[in-house]
Amino acid sequence: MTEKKTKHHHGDLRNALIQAGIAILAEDGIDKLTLRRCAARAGVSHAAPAHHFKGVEGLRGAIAEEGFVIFRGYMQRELDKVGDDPHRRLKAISLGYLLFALENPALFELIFGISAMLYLNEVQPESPGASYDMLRQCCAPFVAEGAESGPVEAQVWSLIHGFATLFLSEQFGPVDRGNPDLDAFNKVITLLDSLPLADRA
Amino acid sequence: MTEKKTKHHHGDLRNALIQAGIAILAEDGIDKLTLRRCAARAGVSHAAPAHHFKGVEGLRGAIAEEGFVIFRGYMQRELDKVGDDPHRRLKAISLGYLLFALENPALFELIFGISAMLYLNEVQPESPGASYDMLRQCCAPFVAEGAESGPVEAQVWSLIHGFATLFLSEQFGPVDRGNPDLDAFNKVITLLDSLPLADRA
DNA sequence: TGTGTTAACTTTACAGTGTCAAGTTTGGAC
DNA sequence: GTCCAAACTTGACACTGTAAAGTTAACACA
Repeated sequence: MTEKKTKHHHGDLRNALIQAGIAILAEDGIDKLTLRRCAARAGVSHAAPAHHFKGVEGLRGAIAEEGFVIFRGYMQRELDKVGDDPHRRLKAISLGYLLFALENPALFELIFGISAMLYLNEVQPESPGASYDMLRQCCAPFVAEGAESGPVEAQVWSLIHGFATLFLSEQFGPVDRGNPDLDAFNKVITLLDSLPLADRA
Repeated sequence: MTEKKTKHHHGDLRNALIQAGIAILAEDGIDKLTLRRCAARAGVSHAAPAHHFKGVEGLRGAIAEEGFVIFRGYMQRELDKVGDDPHRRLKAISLGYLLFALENPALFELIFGISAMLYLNEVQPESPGASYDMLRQCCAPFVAEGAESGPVEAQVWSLIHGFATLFLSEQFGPVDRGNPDLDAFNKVITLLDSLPLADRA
């Protein structure tokens, strides 16, 4: 308790609301994420969040920003397990991407929901950039000197994002999110084996 | 007006509500799709839809069902433009997939929203199956005799679904949905060129 | 130490949402 | 012609976001 910021009233309400939101997402799902519930969980009145976020979109944006940090953690953890082989790194970051989606489905939906990009672009061009940079680095070995990197990145991102989305929504069959069968993932990801390494000077 | 089904009161309220919902999606976006707005647009009281759909999820499911019909139309239209070459057919169905997303973004989001699969599975195991069958047929030439078809289908579907989702949410840059630049699509889809044709008996 | 100022927060209020429980109307079977 | 059940309306309630007005408390300044 000594670490209490002893700010004006609450201390650190903005962060408390974000953490409340993340907990609500994990426990109750995305459509239970409301301003009033976050406020109640943080122990303040229902109108308090308005002083820290611009409406409910602002709150969602702030939660998404925090979500990207967690997201990057998943990818980094898998990257740390493998060496320098470019194809293995590609698979590792993809696995991290998938595991994040499986273990944080509501947060994944919040972050990558189609309408989500509206507030993301406004609120924070920072964090998604950092996530994208991780992907970019993993794709770099497959981009020829002087060539544009966009197509390879789009191929890799499309494949893993599409698979994660469809797998999570059980389009490929029932999923035990606690102990997922990664057989389908391993087979799909072989498509990236056909990506040729660029010979670099 | 003579074609009025002269059912009990309204005539064909269920269908009118679905059409109202599709119009609202196109005009106002997905978060304006509410029971009360659909009811108002169809000219009935706010509680009337309850007699045709099980809550708002039921309405969304019914609209999704209709959306899949439109979706299949887009894919079929592109397939009709090409011949028998398997790789070209794969690109054609993918283009139809993308064009549907671009021209019906809210409907696409409704259909493929991550939480969407809940009511889809309950309400109608029919239409999505029909859509999936189209994909399956396009993938068949790449599946060896006796081999399982799942992996190839998952690769193709993941790639195009991921690309459509990310492209639509402008992750690859600004998009003019009326006149989209399909350059990125054409480059990403080349990844499918590496799919080997199965030599069939 | 006392006094303002202002940001943080609360209270109150209102429109919109889904959903339930009653009513009312009407098409059609008998 | 009567009656019934389905279709639809009306009214109510809890919940949502948001705005306006009121209250509290931290801090600067005298």
